[in-house]
Amino acid sequence: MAEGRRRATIYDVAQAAGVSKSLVSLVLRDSPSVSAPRRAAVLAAIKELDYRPSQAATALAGGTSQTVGVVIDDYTNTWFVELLRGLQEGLASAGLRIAVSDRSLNAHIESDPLDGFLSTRVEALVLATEPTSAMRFSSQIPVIIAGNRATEVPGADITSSDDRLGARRAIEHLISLGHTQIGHIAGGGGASMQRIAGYRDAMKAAGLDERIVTVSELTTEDIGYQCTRQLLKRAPETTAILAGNDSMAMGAMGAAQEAGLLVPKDLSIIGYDNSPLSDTHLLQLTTVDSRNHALGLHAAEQVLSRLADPERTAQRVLLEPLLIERSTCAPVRNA
Amino acid sequence: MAEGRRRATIYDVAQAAGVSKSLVSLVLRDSPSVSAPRRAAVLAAIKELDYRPSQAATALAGGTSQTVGVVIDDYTNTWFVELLRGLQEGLASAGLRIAVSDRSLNAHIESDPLDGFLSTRVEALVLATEPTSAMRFSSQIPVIIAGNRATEVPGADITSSDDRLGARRAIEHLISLGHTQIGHIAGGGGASMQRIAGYRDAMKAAGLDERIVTVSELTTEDIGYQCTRQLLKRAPETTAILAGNDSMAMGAMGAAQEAGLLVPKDLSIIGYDNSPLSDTHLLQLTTVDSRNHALGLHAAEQVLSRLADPERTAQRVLLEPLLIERSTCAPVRNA
DNA sequence: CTGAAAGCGCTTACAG
DNA sequence: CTGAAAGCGCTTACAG
Repeated sequence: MAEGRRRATIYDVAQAAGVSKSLVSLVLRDSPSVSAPRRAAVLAAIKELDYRPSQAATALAGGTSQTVGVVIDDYTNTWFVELLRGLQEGLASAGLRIAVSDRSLNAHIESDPLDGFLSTRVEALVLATEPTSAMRFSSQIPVIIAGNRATEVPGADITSSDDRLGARRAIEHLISLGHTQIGHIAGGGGASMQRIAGYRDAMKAAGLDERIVTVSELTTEDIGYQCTRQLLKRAPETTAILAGNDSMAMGAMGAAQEAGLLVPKDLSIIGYDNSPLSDTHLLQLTTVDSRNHALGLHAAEQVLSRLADPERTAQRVLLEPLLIERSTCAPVRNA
Repeated sequence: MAEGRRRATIYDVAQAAGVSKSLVSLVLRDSPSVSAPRRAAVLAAIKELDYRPSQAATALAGGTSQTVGVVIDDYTNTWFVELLRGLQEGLASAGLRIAVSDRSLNAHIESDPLDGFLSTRVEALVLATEPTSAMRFSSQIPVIIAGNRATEVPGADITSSDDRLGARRAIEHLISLGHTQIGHIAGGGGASMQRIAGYRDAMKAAGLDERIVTVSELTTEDIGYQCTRQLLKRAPETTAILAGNDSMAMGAMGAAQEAGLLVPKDLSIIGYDNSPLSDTHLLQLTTVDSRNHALGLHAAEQVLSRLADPERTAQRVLLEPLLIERSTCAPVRNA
């Protein structure tokens, strides 16, 4: 690793191109008031010197970081991937980039997961996780909540999918297949609460008995497995299950397999999220698509409009979820 | 969103605490030459003003970003999660933070995925993905390759698991169970090449016929499914499969299910990575643990030692992988 | 377009 | 410990 010469600065570029430092800055910022030949000379010098503007200097001098901070729960649950993609697509045109921070990874080092972002002076904050008491929100920076959350953040915009409606539709689908013994396995958090409510709406409307099992705030595969074991023990007559998300649905399939139940012949299962997992050949899981890519695009719009008008009142966008039928639901046996 | 007063600076803190600006800086940098009462006064002022040092100013003035850039392939394949955790643990003591960039997400916006990091002036680069020709490595910044890669980066340190040995052990395990008709489904990239080599080593040593199927550079569930279909069509006598990674193994299980083969009774399957997926109740996949957390710790050590001595020669760390026996392997039927 | 100037919010010596 | 000073690498007016 040769100890290189110091990195090129804007001065070096100006000198190499035979122009003023100001002109280089204009080229960098894509100003139209630069003649073609000079612009070419500057670009050539940039390339030759392998010059890259210092982000620190740009941010400090320009007074703007041009980045939006996104907080997610945990890299392991990949529902956020499409959200990020949508966000990034929606923000790119405005020259904004994304920085993502994962709560579980940073749990050890800093109490407030927002500290890093606030030091970076991010332009806005997108929360794709449950807000916690450890998060101290600055009133000076726009906050957009992505997804349904149990905790409110004053003044924040909200973009979420209608989880309540999605769960209701899932149950209505099961009912239309003749199921009456329908259980729901759930975790914690805002989305779970909405999905539970939707389950209740549909069961009540059909005059069916509810059976909801929760053993943890978590919504992992293992928790789904545990909930399902408990449900099948308590109500062996169950013929269909709505899981709080796709990971839990996978756990439910594991429990069914262990109990010798065939899916969907003996037990119908519906997941939630339309995650990459649900679309595997092994699972072919019927699920509810919460349209996370669209959710990301809407969140991006909210960031931009809020930046353009910091005074505007808080918005709320609610997307309609879609039932994705695959192979884990079947008509009830002796309906 | 009340238009706040401007953010507090070090001047405001100094004034509020009744000390000099330099003293505040000393407190921020945890200097021992600050008396307890003054330190307390400064900390109180920081808290009261909700002051957070500007990262841009700190980086620019200090000449160091204190961050290490990590490039991963794709958020969807979660093998990198434990790598990140190890890296972060190993780097935290030195006050270094991590910034991660995902290639697939950034593929659209910039040609060189390293551009952002170089603008940030990261202290070092950790590559948890295959290096591409689009990446222009600066000789001024340490590069650590995590995992086996097909492309070399001159002067870079390498920390990887011994994929060749891991694959060999997996095959030896199958052979010890009496299998002789053993296929391998593989993707592309450095790790895949090593795993293929290990498969060959073991098959050759046992005098068995090789059957390797590759249909894509990718190593997704769907590709694993396709490879397996092809393998079973070409060699229906196959009783065991080593998959290039856990996702592909899941695809293999999907293909087996579709073909009416029971795992492990009719078909034994071994994955690779010991990913969260492999440890689900539904899969209980026998796999090879490449010890990604330890890999992250070693990569962190390499970053630190390289930073301490930029002139030291390139290192190579090779970790020994572990076979994790779960439930997808069984003795061959009529051995 | 140029050129000189001020400033962004810090760090880093350095004389007292 | 303080206080004044220079500097990090840019952006932003502004007079020419």
